[in-house]
Amino acid sequence: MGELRVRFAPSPTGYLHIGGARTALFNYLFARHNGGKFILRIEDTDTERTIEDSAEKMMQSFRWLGLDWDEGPQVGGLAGPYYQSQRQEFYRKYAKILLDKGYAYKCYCTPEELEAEREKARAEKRPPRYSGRCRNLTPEDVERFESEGRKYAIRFRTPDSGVTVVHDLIHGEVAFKNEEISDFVIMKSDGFPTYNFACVIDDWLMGVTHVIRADEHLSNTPKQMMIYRALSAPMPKFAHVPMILAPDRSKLSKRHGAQTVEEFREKGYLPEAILNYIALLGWTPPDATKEILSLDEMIKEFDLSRVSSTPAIYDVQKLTWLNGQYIRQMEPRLLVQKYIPFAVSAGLGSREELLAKKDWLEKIMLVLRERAKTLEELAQASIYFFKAPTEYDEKGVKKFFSKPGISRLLKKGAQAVSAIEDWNVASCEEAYRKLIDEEGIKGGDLIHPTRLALTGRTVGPGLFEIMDILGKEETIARLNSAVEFIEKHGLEQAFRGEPGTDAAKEG
RNA sequence: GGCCCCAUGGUCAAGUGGUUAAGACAUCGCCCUUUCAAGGCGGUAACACGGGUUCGACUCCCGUUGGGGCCA
Repeated sequence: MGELRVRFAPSPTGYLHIGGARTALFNYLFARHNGGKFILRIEDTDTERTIEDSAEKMMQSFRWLGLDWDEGPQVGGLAGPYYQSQRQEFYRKYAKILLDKGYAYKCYCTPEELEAEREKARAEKRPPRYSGRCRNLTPEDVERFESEGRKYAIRFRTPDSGVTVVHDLIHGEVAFKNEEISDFVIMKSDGFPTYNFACVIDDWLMGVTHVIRADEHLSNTPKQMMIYRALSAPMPKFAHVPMILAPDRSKLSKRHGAQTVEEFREKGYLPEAILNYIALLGWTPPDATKEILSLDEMIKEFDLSRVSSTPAIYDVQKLTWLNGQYIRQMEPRLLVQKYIPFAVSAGLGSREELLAKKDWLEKIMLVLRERAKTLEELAQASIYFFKAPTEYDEKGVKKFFSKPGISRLLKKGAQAVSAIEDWNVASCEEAYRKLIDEEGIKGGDLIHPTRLALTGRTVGPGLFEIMDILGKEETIARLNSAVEFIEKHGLEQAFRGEPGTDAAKEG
């Protein structure tokens, strides 16, 4: 007794959603902060919507995020089973008790009849609710329906008057008039429980003390409270957290692009960045200006009283920025490990080959982590360290490879570095500065064309760091290839006649 | 349609009757600089609207509008 227990109970209908992940995170943080237990339960009662492997995929995402559960699938626990599909006996048992005690009754209405009733209500502009026609069936009625072979659903008999007040930890007191809640189904005619019923039975039997879930369930709560009361089960505390919306303020759905944890993972986002970001969607730490928080810090600071009641729109840009922050802070050793799978996908080698170059990769991480926001970007940005450029940036060629005398200058550059004995950042810079000085040109006049020659790009890390990582032999080879390229395409001549260029003025 | 929730810049968000209405992302400008980033400095930008309550409302109450959810 007294142990605090919370749960996250997803329906296995797809991947773990960013909204679901956040609800799970809040449950997790609440449990860890208070020394309670975090339970994972799979709500796979609706077999039509259940997608195979979905539960496993979700659990994979949880593990990847670093959210471990104390009880649930894969880890077990005394309150199992943790799949609703394996808990049918409980639902039947308690449905029968409610039936026997008169809190519930059998309803023989067919779906067609109910639909007709609803239509009629709609036409008369009345709220489409159940009329209660099976509420007081006589034994004769029952017998007749049974003999007709009708199946029955089980409905909960809701009070006709009074008010049910939800004491919500985030919203405060929310009152619902009982008369507005019609007799709802707890067991469908196919023998399966409805969400509201299964949820209560499970939470009760699993000893859940705090139900922390998304706002969309607030309206369901009075019904659930009625069931708790009928069963004389202890009432848990409720906390309804605001929903996460898509940028157009609508409910998050497939057409809104990346939004599952799995997708973010594939794009090179780090679990710590995702966790950090989603925590900030609806929760503010006591020091509102400190936005970068580790999971441990979040656990330490988490408090439901600082969870907002306003729905939030998630903003990939900020997540991306945060991800960049984490990448920059990460130890090169660790970053190499995270980077390797993405490098493999980018075709830079096998895992084994890359692992063998660990030290060299660490140097690359050091110069690239400043400018990458995702691991995927990091892999893309590193390509030219593995392969000499096969083509050069078009604008760069016009700007840097077409000036008269450029091939001579690059040759001089190759010459200058070939004399270096102790190859490192400083010695490369020294050799280049000396050449720049001798030529009486600006630093950029040599540096930019050289970067283009070495990487094929006009942007990237400092030139001398690139040279250092590439090594002497490769640097010279790439410089020579560029010269060849320039001569082969007659770049210096091609632009000579064009008005506006330096060459044209000279001629 | 009924009921419920929500409403501070483009986005996240602090605020709990008296503030020059924080901070972050994004955006713009400047600095730094071999490019790009990163970093530094600075700028633009908000209390949805209308009534109350109060000496005084972003803050409390009511309504309107807008958005979302549940019911089926």
